[in-house]
Amino acid sequence: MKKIIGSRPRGATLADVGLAANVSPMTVSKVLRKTGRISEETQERVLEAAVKLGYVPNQLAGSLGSATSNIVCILIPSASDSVYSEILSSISRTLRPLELRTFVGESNFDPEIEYEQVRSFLSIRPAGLILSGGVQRLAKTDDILEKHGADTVQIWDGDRQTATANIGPSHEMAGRMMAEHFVELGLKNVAYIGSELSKDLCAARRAEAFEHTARQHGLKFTAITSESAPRQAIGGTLLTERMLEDQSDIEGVHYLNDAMAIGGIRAMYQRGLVAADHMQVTGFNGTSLATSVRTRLTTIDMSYTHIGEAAANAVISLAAGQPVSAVQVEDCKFVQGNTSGKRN
Amino acid sequence: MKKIIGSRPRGATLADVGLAANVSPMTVSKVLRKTGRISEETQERVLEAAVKLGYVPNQLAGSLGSATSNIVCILIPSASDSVYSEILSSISRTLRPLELRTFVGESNFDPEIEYEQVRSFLSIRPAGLILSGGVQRLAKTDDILEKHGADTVQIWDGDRQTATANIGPSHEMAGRMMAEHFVELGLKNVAYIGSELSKDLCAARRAEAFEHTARQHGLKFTAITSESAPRQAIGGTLLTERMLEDQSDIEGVHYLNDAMAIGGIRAMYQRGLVAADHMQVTGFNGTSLATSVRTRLTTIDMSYTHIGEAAANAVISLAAGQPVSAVQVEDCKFVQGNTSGKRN
DNA sequence: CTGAAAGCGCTTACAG
DNA sequence: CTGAAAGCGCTTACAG
Repeated sequence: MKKIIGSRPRGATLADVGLAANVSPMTVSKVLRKTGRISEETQERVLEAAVKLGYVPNQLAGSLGSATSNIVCILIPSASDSVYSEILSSISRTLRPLELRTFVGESNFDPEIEYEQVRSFLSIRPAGLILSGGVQRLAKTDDILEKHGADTVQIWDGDRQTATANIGPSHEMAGRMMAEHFVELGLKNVAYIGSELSKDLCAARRAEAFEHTARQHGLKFTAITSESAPRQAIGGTLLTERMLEDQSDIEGVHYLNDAMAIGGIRAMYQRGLVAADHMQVTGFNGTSLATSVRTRLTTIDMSYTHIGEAAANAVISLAAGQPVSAVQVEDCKFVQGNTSGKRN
Repeated sequence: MKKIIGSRPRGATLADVGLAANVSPMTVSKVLRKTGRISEETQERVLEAAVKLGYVPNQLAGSLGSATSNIVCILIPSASDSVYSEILSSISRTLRPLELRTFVGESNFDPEIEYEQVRSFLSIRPAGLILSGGVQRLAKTDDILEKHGADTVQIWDGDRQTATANIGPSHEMAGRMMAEHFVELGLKNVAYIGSELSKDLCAARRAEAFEHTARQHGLKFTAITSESAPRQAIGGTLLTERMLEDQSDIEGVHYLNDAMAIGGIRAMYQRGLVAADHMQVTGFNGTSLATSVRTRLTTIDMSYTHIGEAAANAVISLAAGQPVSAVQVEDCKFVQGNTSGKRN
């Protein structure tokens, strides 16, 4: 039924443009999509009318009619985490020239929100779906994905295959690298500090590999973790203070991420410079270079741009029905800073 | 025409669920949307069938049919800038309980990309539209917005009315505050360092107000700006090095943002500690607390959460046809750190 | 309490 | 080179 109240201007339709250009809607459609042969003269008339009316095709109708869409949906755990926002930017940049748009959602590491977001995504029948790995996934999420025959690309977790294509670093290797670094420095007593490991499976895997490797080499290991401390500098400060109170002989600490490491170093300085100067500190993410004054954190870095491009390309391949490799492991780069190794 | 090739499972439709539950599609629609009276018994049967088939309503069709959508589109200049990603998170959080989803785009401060993104947004006939202020807007962008009768909410620029509702801090006041801070400290010779001011009108307005106020009080003023230096720490380092080479008697520098200020301080330390200890440094954004070790930047902070909530609420009001205030100026908070004021 | 009809604005597959 | 017909999967507004 027609709605009678013309409350707000609703945007011109194909029919409106056709009327203005004195052709059928079908012809307008063809001109605008550059399909079929239409005379120069008609084309000009149509284009002119479209511009004059500010015509913007209704993609809701377009996608429904053609059963295809140009939207790629992306779900990340946290929009305020620079890791994900950099990957995101890279994905959008790669997709833009192909006229593919991105639709971004945030799960806050909550499996129930992830499920709702996935439903939301499926409800607009997207051209592609990118999720983040290393989070708890509900069975009903997998179920609904399968029933819709949706191929998914997963970023961040390069250790497991949990989607059609997985792209990310090996977190196991990252954790191992940091433990080996401490071993090489001759440390005997090390700690790991992190938060919300039960939600972030990738971070948990790094922590495990770090612990495992450290113990394997006979080092003493302590974990100071919390399920509620913020994964920002302030959380690192709090947990480090707790550690410094309880343990006096720890020589090196590996943190969940760079922000927490910076916060940890701050706590060490506040308890007398001795702590920070004698303690070996490492982070993860490689964002530290951009943020501190005299501290250059020893950390692990990788190319977020590259991860984003790989994810975008996987989506494009899948949409074209081409095969993709199941797991693409991204390189991790060890970055030697001035917070470790200068031990004397 | 029906497409014959059943290439991939396409997701169940209302009709499929109706078939499985032995009712008409219409009845399924009513049960799922909880409208109209349907017997308990029928409801159960329908719900069961919907779950079994993994039914997810096709919103493309739904929105087309009802001429309403539950998507709010948001355009920000940069996804990797924490200011915008924090506002974004806050908007999503406020909208989620109302079943409104967010669709995010990035313009990179490019007016042409802004135009394309706005077109993209309009093509899905969103329930609301949030843009960012303080960027150059093309006439055709305003034109198309008007022709679609789209009300827009604008974040970040609290000095101008350029949309139905504007929400943000007064950048003019922020710039003035920082100049007054230097005046109170008794400085005679100050500088401003920033980048890409021609694209970022809000930053330009802060710079202008800073310069104007400084000169008004008889201070000597120098601007060291670039249109290409990154707005990150590295850019601050580069421009500060340039300044230190050319000018030897500058006593205080106000930076475009905190990241550049941190980078600037790094440059000062590298040229001999003298510079950093004797130089007054201020930033803008209030993100510094989270990122540095011993440096607590003097800066200006505000509640990004609050800006996000206000923007979300404005969208909700507009969608409900309720009036909104044209300009909502957000409070700026002066944060005294240890990079200024300890002058001796 | 339930459903058949008409329409949303496009597209696909034809016909002229 | 141009267009009339049928359909995409929903919803609105009625009728029973």
